[in-house]
Order: sequence, then structure tokens, then C-alpha cells
Amino acid sequence: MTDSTPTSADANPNRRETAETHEIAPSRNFIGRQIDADLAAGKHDAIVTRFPPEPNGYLHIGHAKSIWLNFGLASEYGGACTLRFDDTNPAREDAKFIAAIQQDLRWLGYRWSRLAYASDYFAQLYDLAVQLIKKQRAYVDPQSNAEIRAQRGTLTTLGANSPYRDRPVAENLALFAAMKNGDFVDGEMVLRARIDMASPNLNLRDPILYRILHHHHARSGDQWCIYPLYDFAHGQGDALEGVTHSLCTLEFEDHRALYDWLLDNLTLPARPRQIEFSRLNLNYTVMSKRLLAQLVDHGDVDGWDDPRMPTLCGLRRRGFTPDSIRRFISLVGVTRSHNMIEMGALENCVRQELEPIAPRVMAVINPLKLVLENYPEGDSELLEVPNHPQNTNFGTRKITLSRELYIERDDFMEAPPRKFFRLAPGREVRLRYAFVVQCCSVVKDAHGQVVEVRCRYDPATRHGKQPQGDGRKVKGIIHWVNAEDAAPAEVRLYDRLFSCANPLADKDAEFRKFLNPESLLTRKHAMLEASMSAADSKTRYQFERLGYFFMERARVGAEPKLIFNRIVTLRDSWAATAARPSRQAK
RNA sequence: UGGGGGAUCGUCUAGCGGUAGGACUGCGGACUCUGACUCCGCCAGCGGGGGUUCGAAUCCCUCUCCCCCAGCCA
Repeated sequence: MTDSTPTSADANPNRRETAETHEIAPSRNFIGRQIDADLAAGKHDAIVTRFPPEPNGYLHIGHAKSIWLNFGLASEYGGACTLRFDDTNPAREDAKFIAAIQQDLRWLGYRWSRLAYASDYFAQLYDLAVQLIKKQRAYVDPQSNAEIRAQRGTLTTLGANSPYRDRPVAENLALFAAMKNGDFVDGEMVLRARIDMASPNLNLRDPILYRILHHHHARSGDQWCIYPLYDFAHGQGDALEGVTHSLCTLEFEDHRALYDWLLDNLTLPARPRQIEFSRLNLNYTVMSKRLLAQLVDHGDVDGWDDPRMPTLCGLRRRGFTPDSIRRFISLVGVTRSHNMIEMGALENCVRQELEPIAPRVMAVINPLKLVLENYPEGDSELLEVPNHPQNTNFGTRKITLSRELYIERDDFMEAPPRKFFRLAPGREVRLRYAFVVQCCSVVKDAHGQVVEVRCRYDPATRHGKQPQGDGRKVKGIIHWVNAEDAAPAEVRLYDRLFSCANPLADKDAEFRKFLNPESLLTRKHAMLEASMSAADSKTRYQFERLGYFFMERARVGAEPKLIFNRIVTLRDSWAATAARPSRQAK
């Protein structure tokens, strides 16, 4: 094994290792390298980051990337991370999201060093605006929205100066005070930065800093009727909090010039630095609040926490674990390149985490009755079975076997294709943890549908023993539950929300038409092994051969009922084989 | 067309003038009382063209493609 020379990043004493060894450290990317360089240059004693959600919706897995980065970096370097609600627009924000966002953050396992709100700084922001006016770097403009827009120019044509651009300082001061005092109606005046109407960067063409909005604010009440815009609130909030590294997504790249301009022209206690990275995109879903809201509004999903949604509350209800999400984020990495991550990668993360920790049980989702013809009626026996195949610490439990059982409908075929080694007429299969059975006949209903399979079992094949004598081997193993004491349950089979990888690829098409009609299949007549009548709502179970399942929150007002959500299927190489057109078949 | 960004296996991602590596997927195989897990193996990439250099994914020039920006949203 070669001795690896520590990189400058590894050598940084400020960095602490993250507790989870399976997680790639948040500093292992270009942002971490930048922080290392800043620290090495003595720019900061410690780093401060912030996670700045707008309280206007629920957090989704895309936010998890920012959360993981900001909180992870802070903890790794022994710094601090603030949770700051960006509540500068009372017209579209709602206090109910504040609690929900905090809950999601806690669930993901993060604790903020400080809780702040952009609205905490409204007074200071006002003073900073006055400072700008006094330096002749800002002015009050009474023009209409349309006039200002027309003067802004376009991508290829220059903007024109506002006729009010050179208004005297004293006038600006008086007007701005009047704005604050409520002397004007919404939209009558704005405060603009005085930068450069000919800038190729549209954000520098005298951007609006303050607008008039007579709207009750969840925190400041009716104290203010003017509210700062993102560009004026965000960077200044960062500086006021001593943020050293202000991480945001790529679409704010063009705003960095304005971010820096404001820092240059204002007297502030710190000099934060904005660094952009690319958003997380996942295929087979959409990741924008606006689009997700449409799904909720149209009733395509059950709500923001529908288990098919990529929201953190949806993933939580589905049964995903915080660890699996953090690990996933760490795996996809942080860069500036546009990306589209495969949903399979996320699914794989949760499988990997659940495999060693999920207790196994047997459950039949789509039951087909199986009768053991040579098993005495009224008899039964108890089989002791392991709760985890690799880990004996999980212990064992006892399950009942008797003459009538249920097996999975998919595990029986009248006319099996090649390589199908489950049950079929005349064929043998093992009932997991029990005996080898042979199908001797089937019972059909009036429609020709098989409603019962009749089998004979071989008592000598207990404990995994292969049939004696003739050397025949039984490869197929199927799960089953005992009919008499099985626990009826409803099982919800979740699949990908969309049936195409990128529902937004065709800009002219309505993305909702790509919704996967089978993203939720409800199976109301599933049968679980008897032990599951005492199932734990915190435990993720593996239903053997089917996947990982998590208990749905109890139904209100109805009789108690077991409901399970499928988190993810097990990998299924048979599905690939079965789907493949047989080369042999003619 | 102005400005700002981005192009490395199918998908993510390392690389920072010196053997293009990892993860996921896929495909084979071994093992198996889960067609799971685990293990082994394989396939697969530097957007194109020039140049500098003993040597280029990396430096220079050029072309192409993709994304973002014209909210009193964030």
C-alpha cells in the first residue's frame, strides 16, 4: 500500500472528520478547497455559513444538498451555521412553513448555531439604504413598473437612465422616509441603486432595492410597508451575521457583481464571499416548488408529503432515512456542472442502508391461496425463523404453518417462461423456511382465473434439505403466510412519479402528461405474517423478496388498520431477465 | 446578437503538465433457504480542430453544443 501524500486539504487542522465514515466529507470539493485557501491566507479565524430558505414552501431533496453543504462544512471546520429565513416578501410567505422547515432540518439531523430572519435586520437594512442615498449611490424612482422595465433595455440593447437618477440627496432622503412612513401606495415608488444602466449585466442596471408593500408581515407585523428585495437583504444579512462563505446555486452567479458592489459601497462588519454550485436534479421527478405545487393543486398527489414527492416530508413518510439522504448527497458531489442524477442512485442508497438494519418478515401483497393436500386438516406447526439472514443478533421468531397458506400471485404461472423457477403445474418450489412443495392441480373460477393452487409437501425437506434420493434440486424459493392467522393489511406500492426520465425535456409539452399512472398501486388485501399485527411504526421492515416497507401513519376516524408504504423494491434481476425478449423463443 | 457559466464512461465524479481513477448502472460468473445481500470479472469516457511541449483532460487559439440573466420573486 502506497503512502499517500496528504493534500493541502487533508492537512488542514481546522477540518474535523465527519462522524459517518461512509459519508464523503462536505469539504471534498472545490468549495472546501476555497475555504482551505481562505483559512490558509488568514482571512478568517473560523468559518460561518448559513442556510437561507424562503418560508414559502416545503423543502425538497434539492435543498438537502445546500443543507448538507452549509451545515456539514460548518461542523467539519468547527464553525457555525445559521438558519436564516429569508422572509422579505410577506405577500408570498407564510409562517406555517417556518415550523415545517425546522422540522425537516432536525429530521435530517442538523442543528443550527443560530436562528435568524431577514426581517430581524429590517431596521439596519433601512439605515444601510439611507447610507447609500447619502453617498449618491441610490435614488427614489416614482416611475411605473412598465416604465422602469422599458428603460432597462434588453440582453442586447443598453438601458436608459431614469429621469430621476440625479435627484438631490435631500429629496431622496425625504422621499425614502415618506415611503417608509406609508405616504404612498404599493408600487408608487421604489428605491434603486445608482450603478450603470449600460452594464452588460442586467443586475447592475440600477436594480431595485426596496419596494412598497402594504402587507402584514408574519414577524414584523405592520411595522413596515417597505420591504427590501433579495439582492439588498441577502448579502447584507450575510455581512451582519459574519458569514464568511455564502453558498448558493448557479442562477445567482450574475448577482454576485451586485452582491459585491453593495459590500463595497456600504459600511459593514464583515466581508462575506458568494460561491455558487450547481443544483441537484433527479430524473423521473421535478424539483421546483412551482411545479410541485401544481401537482398538489391538481390532486395528482396526496399533498406535499405524498410519498411520491421529492420533498423531505414526502421522503420521510415514504420511509427514507436521513442517513440515506445525506449519504446520497455526499455521493453525487458538489460541482459547477449541470447534472441529472439517476433516481436509481437514490434508491440504491436507501437499499444499502436498510439491508443490514431491516428485520425480515414475510408478507404476501397479492394473495393466492395454496392448499397442502397431504397436510392434515386442523394441524399446524411452529417454525423458528431468523429475523435477519446475516446477523444473528436480530434473533428469531416463530411462524405458523398449516394446511392453508397464501403465496404471491406472481410466484405462480400456469405457463411459465424459460428460466422461471417458481411454482407452476407439476413443478416444485420451496416455501421459505419450510418445505418443498409440488403443485398437483389448480382451481379456477368461472372466468378461468386461478383462485387456488393445490400442492403436496415433502416432509423430509425441512430446514433447507433438498429432496432425497433422485438428486433433483429445487432452486426456487417463495415466501408465504399462514392463512388462518395472517394479518390483513393495505400495502401501497410506490414507484417513480413520472414515466419518463425528464418530464421537462419537451418545453412545449405539459409536464403533467408524463405522470406515471402506476406511481401508486394500492393493494388493499395484502396478508402479513401474524407477528406484524404488532408491527412497530418506527421500524423499516424488509418484506422478504419484495422490498423495504414502512408503516403509514395511523388513519384518523377509521377502524385500526395496518397500512404499509413501500420505500423501495429489492433489486430484481429476474425482472430484467423476464422483460428481455428471449433470443431462443421463436 | 450582450453578459455570466458549463462540457471527462449510460449517470455522477476524481484529475490541477507525467500510466484517465472511483461510485452507480449495465453485462457475465461464484455463493445463497430472499432471482436479495456478498464476492469476482467485464464493457464503457477526456465535445471538435489546431498549436505549445520530450509529454496535454490539464496550458494557448479556435469552433461547436448546453445552461442562466431583460420580476417592484428568491
